[in-house]
Amino acid sequence: MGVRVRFAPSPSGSLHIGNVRTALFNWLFARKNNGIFILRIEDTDIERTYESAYSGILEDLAWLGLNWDEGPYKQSDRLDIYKSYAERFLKEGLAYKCFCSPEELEREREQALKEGKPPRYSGKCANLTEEEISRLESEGRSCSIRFRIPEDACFVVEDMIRGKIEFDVNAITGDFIILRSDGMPTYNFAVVIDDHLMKITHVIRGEDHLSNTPRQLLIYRALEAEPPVFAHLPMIVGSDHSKLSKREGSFSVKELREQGLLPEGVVNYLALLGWSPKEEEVKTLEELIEEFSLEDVSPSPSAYDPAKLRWINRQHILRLDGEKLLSYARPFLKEFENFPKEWLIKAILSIREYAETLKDIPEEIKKYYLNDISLDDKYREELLSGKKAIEVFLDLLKNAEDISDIDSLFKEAIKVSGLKGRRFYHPIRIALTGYESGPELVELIPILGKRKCIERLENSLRFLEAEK
RNA sequence: GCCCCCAUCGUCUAGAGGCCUAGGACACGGCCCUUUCAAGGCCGAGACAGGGAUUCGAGUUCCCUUGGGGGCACCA
Repeated sequence: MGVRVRFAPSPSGSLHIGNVRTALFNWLFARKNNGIFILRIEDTDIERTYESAYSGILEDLAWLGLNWDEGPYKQSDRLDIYKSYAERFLKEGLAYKCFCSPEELEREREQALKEGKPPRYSGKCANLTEEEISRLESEGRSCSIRFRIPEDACFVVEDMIRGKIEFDVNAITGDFIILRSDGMPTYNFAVVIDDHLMKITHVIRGEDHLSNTPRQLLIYRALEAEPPVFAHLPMIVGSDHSKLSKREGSFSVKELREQGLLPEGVVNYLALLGWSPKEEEVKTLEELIEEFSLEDVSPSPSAYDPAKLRWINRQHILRLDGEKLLSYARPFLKEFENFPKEWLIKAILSIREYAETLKDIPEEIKKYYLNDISLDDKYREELLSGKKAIEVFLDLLKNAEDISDIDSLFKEAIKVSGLKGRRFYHPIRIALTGYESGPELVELIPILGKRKCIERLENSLRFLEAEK
């Protein structure tokens, strides 16, 4: 049968970088194997579900280019299904009604923890008689449904990334709840029912789910279903190997987007966390699909490195064509709305190598082309030594019909002024931009425009006359 | 407390017993190039957590220690 995988986030906030990596690896695995990528929203915890998070997830995935083939399914639309399975388990004696109150359970749990014992359910309600059950029910006591853990349970998970993992019976907290008293299924139950019904072949998820697996295996057995292949991805941790903290930068897709990261950059960087290509690291989604393999994912946790993310991002900025780059940069170019598209593209291309993120683009454009320049006193000497160059070039520029051929204007100016090389170009650059570095002058001048160039050159001469 | 996972340069990683005096990338330092530069080129510094065992031979296999992480819910 063909590969079927799913990405199953809970809508409790914006997609986190760890979730995105999980989504990406599922997606890559599906695409690589001509499989189906399913999106399922696990919204069975009403208190933690936010409608805005739901649409946010869809937007984030779309932005990243991770398109899904089926879904989005919402677990909240499937409550009848879970309920009917829970009832079936009840009938088959695989589960039982539990009348313990949450408060009661919490007390027992804390007590056990305090005594250094594993906090497992006592099994108080495991063997209630019919009479006891109907008495409790007639009292109006609400109940949850617990899964009965068989004595002979054995837990072996064959993980694609970690190999064989054996679990102790202690890994199980005792009989666990599958249906809450409000009729909502719990995670461990709902995932298995859904994965089973949706014919999921490979469950690719974060390592934090590893210890849930034995419990889920038990449900598969109760269902008499073959479990899928598991692959537990390593966690993403902070740069000091601690938990990813909010302070360390931006961890939601939304924040990354707002910071001017390209979807190509984010996806490329994330693919490199836990997996690595043979040679070139900078890759497009297509290239990633080509080379990706789940078996090669490393089992050890990886640290999030914002510096490398930015470097990768820059590589993608360098690779895009002007048109595309402009469309990506648009949200950051609000102040440039009325500028002609052609000019913007030229300006962007001239400064792109200074931009690690899209956010840098407007900064750089303003820096070279828009802001009033104020010449720093530290350049006085250099400007003075190149005064001749500035004068000559200014003169030529004024008389030039066409400024598209800056090179020959330069050649002429070099001949006339007697200055050359750095001694010629550097003063002109400073006069024109106020900085020692920036885009190539031959590119910069036509973008700046003749009028503005003249203005700035004259301004620099005035600067020299003033004071001294 | 119990269970599980992980362990190569600062970071991401290559490495599936001899190819390793451990390779690459980011970051870092230096040099070169260049009409500027944050670009490019070259060079450099920088790691197999510790201890046993197996083996002719261990970064690579096994065990222990240590360290890090995850889980033990009517959260997912």
